[in-house]
Amino acid sequence: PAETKVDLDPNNPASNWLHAKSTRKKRCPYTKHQTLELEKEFLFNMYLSRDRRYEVARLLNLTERQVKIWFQNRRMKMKKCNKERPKDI
Amino acid sequence: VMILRSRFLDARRKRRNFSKQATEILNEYFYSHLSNPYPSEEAKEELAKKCAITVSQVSNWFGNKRIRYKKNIGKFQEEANLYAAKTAVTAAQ
DNA sequence: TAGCTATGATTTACGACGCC
DNA sequence: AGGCGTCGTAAATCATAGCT
Repeated sequence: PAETKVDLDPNNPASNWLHAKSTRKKRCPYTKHQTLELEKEFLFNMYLSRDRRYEVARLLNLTERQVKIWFQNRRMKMKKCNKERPKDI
Repeated sequence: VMILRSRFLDARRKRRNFSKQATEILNEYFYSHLSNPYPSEEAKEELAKKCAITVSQVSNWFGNKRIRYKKNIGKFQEEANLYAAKTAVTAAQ
């Protein structure tokens, strides 16, 4: 959990629980092309080298940070899928 | 194999709303922990078992509930009162 | 049954913390 | 210190179930 500013709920005392920082970038869905290329790269290798990350970011017009985080999220997704489907088909 | 695969994938794709009892259980937990509605991993497992859903589904439910509650507290006021009253009665036994 | 909205799931983006 | 790892989550968005 993160810790942030005071809530702007004037009338409800019940929710003191926190929020994203105001500096957080708004979520911006990637295009079909971007997602497809990222998936292809992930299929090739689940972990990206520094050089490869730079290339992928350049090719897809994403930042290196976005690519890094996409791979982190993708690995978590894979882990979740594997856990919920122990029996392989 | 392909048939099993597609059947399995279809089953995942076809979302079903949770049962009334499951929603009841989740809401009871949520409103009785309104000051900190973040169940531990153990609590999630217990809720999952009681609701006959997965732990991931419990996590999804709380994630959605927290954000939707926060976004419009007024809309949930009636529901909040309902569960507050219910747990008060339970506690009074 | 056509819309509409509620609801469950998935997708970006971080904060917290860990290990080199 | 600094960078990349996981884990849990916020918030937006997607998909569609299920009312009216």
